[in-house]
Amino acid sequence: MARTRLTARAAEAKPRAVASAAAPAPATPDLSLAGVDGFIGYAIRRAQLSVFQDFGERMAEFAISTAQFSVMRLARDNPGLNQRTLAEALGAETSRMVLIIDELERRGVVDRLPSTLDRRSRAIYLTAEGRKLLRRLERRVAAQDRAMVKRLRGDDKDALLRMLRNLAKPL
Amino acid sequence: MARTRLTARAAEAKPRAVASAAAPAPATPDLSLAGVDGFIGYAIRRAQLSVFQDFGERMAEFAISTAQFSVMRLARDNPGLNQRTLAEALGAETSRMVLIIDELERRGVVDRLPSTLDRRSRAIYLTAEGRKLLRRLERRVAAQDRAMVKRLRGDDKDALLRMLRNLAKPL
DNA sequence: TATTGTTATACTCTATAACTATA
DNA sequence: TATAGTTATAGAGTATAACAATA
Repeated sequence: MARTRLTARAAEAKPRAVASAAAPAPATPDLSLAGVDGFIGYAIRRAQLSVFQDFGERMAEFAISTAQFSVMRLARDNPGLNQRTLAEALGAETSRMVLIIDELERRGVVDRLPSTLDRRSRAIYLTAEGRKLLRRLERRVAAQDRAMVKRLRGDDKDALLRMLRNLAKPL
Repeated sequence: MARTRLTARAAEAKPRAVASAAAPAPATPDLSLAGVDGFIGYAIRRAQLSVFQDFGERMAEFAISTAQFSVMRLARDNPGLNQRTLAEALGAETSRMVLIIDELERRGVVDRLPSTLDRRSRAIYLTAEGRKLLRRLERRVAAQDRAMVKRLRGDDKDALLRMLRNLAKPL
C-alpha cells in the first residue's frame, strides 16, 4: 500500500478560472477531510485497509492471505466440509474458493478427498503439515489481534466486534 | 456480492481416507466459524463488504463509487487541490486517482484546471453540475449512515468511529 | 535531481456465465 | 431439474515502474 500521510492543506479560496496547486506544507497533522471521515463506511474502509496491510506484513514470511488463513482454520475445525460450504461460510464465491484451495493444496496444507456421499463434491481436510503451519500462523494472528486491541486504547473489543457484526448482517 | 448465508453444518468426524460432503441442512442459523469471527480483522472485512455492497445498491441509480463520492466531497470542500493531494488524503495511489478523476471529468462533475503556481499540477474543482449531483448523493449517503446507526442497536457510533480511526492509524 | 501527472502492466478479488459430472 | 466443482472471462482495485513536463 501507499503508506501515505497527508502533508498538504492548500486549496486556494475562490479562483474559478486558473488555479493553484497544493502547498507542500512539511508536516501538517491531518487537514479537513471535511466530513467523509464522519461516515461509518469511510472509517471502516480505512481501518480495513490498514489492518489487512498489517496482516500482509506480519505474514510476509509465509505468503498467506487472510482468505487462505480463514480456510485453514475452518478446515481444521470442521474437517470434511466441501468447497461450497467453505465459500458460503466466508462470504466468497465458489469459483474463488477453487483458486484458494488450489494454492493450499499445491502447498500441501490441505487435501481434497472425493466424497463417498456425493461424488460431485470434494471434502477438504487439513494435512499434518497444514496443522503445523496453522499453529504458527495462529500465533502471529493472535499477536496481531492483541496489537489491535492495544490500539483501541481502552475501548472495548467486544463492543467493536458486536457493532461490526451488526453492520455485517445482511439487511 | 454473494449474499450468502451459511446453511450447512456437516463435516464428518474422523475419516482420513475417503470423505463426506456437507449436509444441506435447510435453515441452520449460523454454525461454528470456530474462531475466525473472533478476530477484529475478520469482523472488519465482513462489515466492510456488507456496507460497501449496500452503498453500491443505494447509489446504483447514479453509478457512483465510494472513491468517486469521497473525491467529490473533498473537491468541493477543498477547491483547487491537486491529484496527488487528493490521492494521499484518501489513501489511494496517484495512478488510481487519475482514472477516478478521468471518469468524474468525463461526466462533467469536476474540472481539471492548469495550475499557475506549478505547471506540472492540475487543480481540481467541482463544477456546478457536480455540486448539484453531490447534494443528491449526500442525502443518500446520509440516509445510509443513519441506517447503519440503527443497525448498531443502541451502541455508540462515536465509539465505533473512534475505534476504527485508531485501527486505521499507521502504526 | 525530484516531483506531478500520466500510461502501462500485473496481480488480486469480485462477479457471471457456462460446462461436467453428478444428484 | 438442480447442484458441486471447475474454467473462463471481465471488471474493479491495488501496486509498480517508467516517461514527459516541470520544478
